[in-house]
Order: sequence, then C-alpha cells, then structure tokens
Amino acid sequence: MKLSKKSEYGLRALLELTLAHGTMTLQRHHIATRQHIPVEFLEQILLALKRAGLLSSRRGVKGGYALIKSPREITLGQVIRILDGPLAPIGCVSKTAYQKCGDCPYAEHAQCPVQHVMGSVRDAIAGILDHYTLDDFVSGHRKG
Amino acid sequence: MKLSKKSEYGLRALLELTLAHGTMTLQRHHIATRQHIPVEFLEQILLALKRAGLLSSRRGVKGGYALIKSPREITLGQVIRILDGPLAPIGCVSKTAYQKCGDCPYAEHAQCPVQHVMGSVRDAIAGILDHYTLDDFVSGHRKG
DNA sequence: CTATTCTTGATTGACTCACTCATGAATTAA
DNA sequence: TTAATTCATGAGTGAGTCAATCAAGAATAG
Repeated sequence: MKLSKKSEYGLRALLELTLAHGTMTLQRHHIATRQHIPVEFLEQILLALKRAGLLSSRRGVKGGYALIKSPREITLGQVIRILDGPLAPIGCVSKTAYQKCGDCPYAEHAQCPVQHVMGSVRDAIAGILDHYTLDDFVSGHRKG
Repeated sequence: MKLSKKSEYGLRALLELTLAHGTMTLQRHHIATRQHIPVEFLEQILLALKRAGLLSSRRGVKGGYALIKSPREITLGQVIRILDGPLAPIGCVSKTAYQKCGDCPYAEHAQCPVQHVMGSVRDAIAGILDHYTLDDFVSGHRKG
C-alpha cells in the first residue's frame, strides 16, 4: 500500500512542468533543485514519462522537457501506473494488469474473499486517482 | 500500492480461524494445508497476530490457535496494519504512523499537493478496510 | 518419559528501491 | 568547426525488504 519515491518525485516534477506548461521548457536540473530530487534519478523518471508519451524533450543548450498533452488530460492514475505499475493491491483484481493468483485455493471460483474486498479497494483508489488530473493537482496547490 | 503475501496469507488464515471460531482450535499445519501456505512462514504470521492480541495459542499435543475476540470486532484494516504496516500510501498522511516527509519542499506548509491527494486515497482505503470485519469477510465467502 | 505442537531467533536467496556512474548523441553559441 | 551544454542509454551498487527456511527450545497430553 505504498507510493514509491519514484512516483512521488514524478508527481512533483509534473507539478513544475504543469506550472510551466505552454510558456517554457524546463531542464532537469531546474526541476531537481526546485523539488529537491537527485538529478540522475529524476532523469530516469522524466525519460519514462517521455517514453509513455506524456513529455517531449530537446537536447542541447536550450533543451529541456515539456508536457505534450493538456494537464486536464493527464491523471495521477496514469502517472503512477507508468512509474509504479498497477494500482491494484493484488494482481487478481487489477484491470490494467490482471494476473491469476497461483496459490489461492479459491483462484478458479471468483468467490475468493480476499479478491472481493481487494476489488473494492482497487476501485476506491482508481476512482480517486483516475479522476484527479494534473490540472486539479496544481490548482489545489495554487489556491492553498 | 501492494498487499504482501504475508498479509494475504494472514487474511486467509484468519478466514479458517473465523470459520472454526467457538468450536475448535486449529493447528498451523491444518491451516497451512487447507490454504496452501508454507507452514514455517504461516507460523511467523500467526505469532505476530498472537502478539498483537488477536489470537490465543496452546502448545502440545492438543494445541493450536484460536481467535480471541469476536469476528465482528476484528477488521481487515487492523490485520493488515499488524502484518504490513500503515495503510497510507505515504508517511505524511498516515493517521496511525505519521511521519514528516523530509525532502518535500512543501513539508511545513501542509499545502503539499501530493499530501492532499494521498490523504484522500488513505481515507478511501481505510474507509473500506476499517469497516470490513472478519465476519463480513467469511459471510461473503459462505454466501458466494 | 515421549511425542506432539507451539516459540524464538537466526539465516538465506532473490528481488526491489533509490540512486549513481560512465559514455554517447543532439543542439546551440562562439 | 569547435566547445559547451543538455538529454539519452545502459549498467552498476549498496541497503533493505520479501518470502521463506532452519535449528533449537519450551509447554502440554497421554
């Protein structure tokens, strides 16, 4: 039930990129110093987000990263799935990365009590994170 | 965002103990074979649950484990906290094990956007697991 | 006393987390 | 064209966690 540093850093980096959206590109060291994130680690994160299609990048002197899509189209759920994998607490209730549980004696029947309650937990988590956009994320920040 | 094997096994073991509640004690090998759990690993789990006050145990020939409290008084939230630690996805939103985040630039202001959304996630998870008792757990199973 | 069962604590191998480093490729300014 | 800057790729590392496994001890019933 834990959010990794990778995802936390990723969200904080996207916060900066959302604030800069439309006006400028941000360099990794800029994001790193503003958000207190180790640069080399941040780099992996930004590249993963780029490969997933959320960011564009340019190399060289005036290079940097920028959001490709609108902050309203990117949800925290997407971001966390990219960086941390599925939201579901257990593979057999994941909708984006289902995995049959091998050792569970109820595996075949779909009457597994663990599966039942963990399904609700998954839905609750996804219900929040898949409807919370980067735009919501920064507006909470701006207002606060 | 993941449930450990330890917690999963713990819940499945408690399922057996709940079904047997009031009628008999169960031995670890019995639980282990019925639920396909490695005995030695199960042992650690049962002992942790005992230390936490959920189970009683007896040694010797007619020994075994039994639930101490009523299945209506034990929630899955309690169990998972014992075996896996806090439900909160991040320390700074945990109610049972709060921890200030060290590197977050918003740490002091309580306006941290990550904290805000993860607080809702924590509440959603705890809202389910802290109201779901062992009794609910097995009745879903019995009916299903 | 003996077999059974829980109890305690140590140990293990594989894996993941959170970085860190080294090297290469693109871009721009001089 | 050269040098400086910045992203890109991939490998490596140390600490720690997960999921067991093992060994030796203590209580209980018969």
